Amino acid sequence: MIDPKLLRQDPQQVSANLARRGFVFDAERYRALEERRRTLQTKTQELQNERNVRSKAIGAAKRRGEDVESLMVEVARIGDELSMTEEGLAEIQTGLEGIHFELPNLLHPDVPDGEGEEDNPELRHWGGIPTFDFKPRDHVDLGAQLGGMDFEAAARIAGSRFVVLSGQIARLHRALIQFMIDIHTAEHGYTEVYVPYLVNAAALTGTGQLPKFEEDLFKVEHDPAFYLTPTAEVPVTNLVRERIVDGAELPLRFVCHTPCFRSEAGNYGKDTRGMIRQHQFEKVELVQVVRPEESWEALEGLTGHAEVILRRLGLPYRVVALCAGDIGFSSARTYDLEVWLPSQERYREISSCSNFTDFQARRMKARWRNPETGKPELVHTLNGSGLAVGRCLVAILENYQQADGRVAVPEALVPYLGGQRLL
RNA sequence: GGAGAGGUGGCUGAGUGGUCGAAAGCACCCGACUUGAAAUCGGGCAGGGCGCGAGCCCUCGGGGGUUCGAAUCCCCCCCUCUCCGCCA
Repeated sequence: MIDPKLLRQDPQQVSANLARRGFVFDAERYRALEERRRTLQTKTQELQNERNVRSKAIGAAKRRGEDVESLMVEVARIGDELSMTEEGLAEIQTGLEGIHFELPNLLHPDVPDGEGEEDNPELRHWGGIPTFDFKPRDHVDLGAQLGGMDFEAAARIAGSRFVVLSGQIARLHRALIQFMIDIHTAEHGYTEVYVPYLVNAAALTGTGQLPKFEEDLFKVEHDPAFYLTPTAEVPVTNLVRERIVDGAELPLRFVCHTPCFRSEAGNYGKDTRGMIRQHQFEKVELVQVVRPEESWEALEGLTGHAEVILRRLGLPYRVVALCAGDIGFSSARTYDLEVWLPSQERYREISSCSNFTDFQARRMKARWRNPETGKPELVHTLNGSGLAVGRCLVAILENYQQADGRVAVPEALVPYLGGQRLL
């Protein structure tokens, strides 16, 4: 949520910033609504004050044993008028609230212009693109030859966009999770957390998936509604929801492995082959809760933490800055890590690292007590994949494949596979 | 699933129709005492909105209702805890 104060004071500035995303915010209409709210609120508060003062007078008069009949009639009249203005005020406030929850975050000035993925500038890259003296296969073919990657079985059990892994592929998949968590806890100062995979609407509203993006989620039949978590960002970031964190506790750093569930509505026909885009996938997520003045530095740090995984695995990747038209709803600035996939001869997203500034914190009422002011102030939240496990598995299979279709195990993972060096 | 108890400020916890946005304690901040600290004493200290300000309004899990007036009474919902049943 954008600071309502800023929206009131300078809706034009907000409008100009959001326009870079291609988002249309009608500042004039907002100003008019806000004006009406202010009038109604002032009127309502005057009446409330009137009622409160007179009701107190009734209490006082009663204690003195005086007759209060005429006083009570008068206050009753105020009550009628009050309920009318209160109704009008509630209506307009609901309207304003709806607008507030559907406005995306303000962009950091350094976010590059652009409309889509193709406009994201590369910031840096690492690792040499592998060359093969044979035609590299994609992970589906490699999986089929090695055994242990069965899309047909998954389709029978669930449907399309699922996979069944078994044997050494399943073990490699699990090893990746352990490996990532171990590095982030031992070397990067993250605390491992285990969280619910079903989350409520309030949590999703806090991080920004609701109310606008319900169609991307799987909703479970339950009252009140549960949703399958689309990313650990939701349960983990909401750890600070409606809390006032002691300043000494910051920064908070959490690493969390969860399955993620996405409906992929609107992505029919996109990445239909293989494990790239699934309804269910595993991810190791990094979440940070920091003091506001530290969040930009934290974004660089967090991105670096995710990069370490790719480097240790020897996977070539690049870092791009998401442009204004491609950046997510809640984010002020995002770096994507893209790993090289030989079969596609291009880089594919494997991690997305964002600073949400106070946008999620305001929605969640997540605050910290600033010792300098003694007051609760909004924290800043960040997250990034560290990494998407399924896509990481794909990248390893494809980048480490040999002419005979077997796959070498990245050195860093050998201990996690009981010393095995070749799949 | 059944029965019961409870949700109040950063925390613990009192408050059961009217000077209660709320006792007390803890935590925290300021000051005094002290070489320094601890202890002790004095003072401050919920969140949000509006206003230049004095100040006003809202909020005691959420929503509705009764009333001139609700933390307090009534209804619905959510959550937590205890016991029983069932169960990974």
